[in-house]
Amino acid sequence: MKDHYGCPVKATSNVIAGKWKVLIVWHLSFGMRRFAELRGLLPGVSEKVLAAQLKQLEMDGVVRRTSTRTSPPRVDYALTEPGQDLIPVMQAMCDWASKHFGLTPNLPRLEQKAS
Amino acid sequence: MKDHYGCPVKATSNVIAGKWKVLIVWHLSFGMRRFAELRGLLPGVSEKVLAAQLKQLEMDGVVRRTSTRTSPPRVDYALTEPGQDLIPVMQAMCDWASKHFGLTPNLPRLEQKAS
DNA sequence: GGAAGTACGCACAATTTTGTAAGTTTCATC
DNA sequence: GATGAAACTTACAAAATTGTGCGTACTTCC
Repeated sequence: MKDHYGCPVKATSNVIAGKWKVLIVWHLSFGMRRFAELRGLLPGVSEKVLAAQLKQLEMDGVVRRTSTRTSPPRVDYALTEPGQDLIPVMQAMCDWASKHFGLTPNLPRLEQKAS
Repeated sequence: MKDHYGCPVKATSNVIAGKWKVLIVWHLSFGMRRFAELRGLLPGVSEKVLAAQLKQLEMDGVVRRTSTRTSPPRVDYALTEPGQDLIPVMQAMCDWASKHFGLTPNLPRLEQKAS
């Protein structure tokens, strides 16, 4: 794990620090997604960076990777238990932004749970 | 503001993304601090980076800078209203880290409010 | 047999962030 | 008049992050 200076807040923020990580976790909070689906949901990610961020999230125990060795290979990403526990954190961040910036999600609501 | 891709969670995470920002906000949640005090509380920050992060937090409306033109000049930093509203967000992050990593703050608790 | 799709990996470039070491300004004291 | 403290700036360097363009393995479809 990286430097958190003994601060749990910093430790958590390290896990979701990264240009695409909160967006990935956000999208996965609605259910499992394939690699190509995530790429489609995130306008502008390169495949390399997406793969890297997913691997880091997996290392940090937030997402689970499941690969199926079929005709065209298929890999699914889903939130783990700890990953789902990040939803309240994101909810708090969401509330703050909507109060302070008036930003309302144009993506599906956070209220729903992953299937 | 930076790219938040229309996602309020990302918008909030942008505000506190930065090597020292959550630590700064954390420390300020206990009351106003002078520049030199913050530098002392954050082991390893350079003055340049500390000044830069404080300026960005000020731009984002999270901290307020008050300078007093006295013999040696004195500058105080404190959380604004939006800054105080970040405390529940940090609390959620704190809870997540303590559940997932078993990390308990060695810094003063979050429960207290800024004076 | 060739094209195509999926989920990457790799070398390298560009960008962003952070760090280091020195000024600078404004008084106030010695 | 030199010295010193506080809170920065500025020029430059190093490090970390992100992006670009290709290569690859496997298998099905044409």
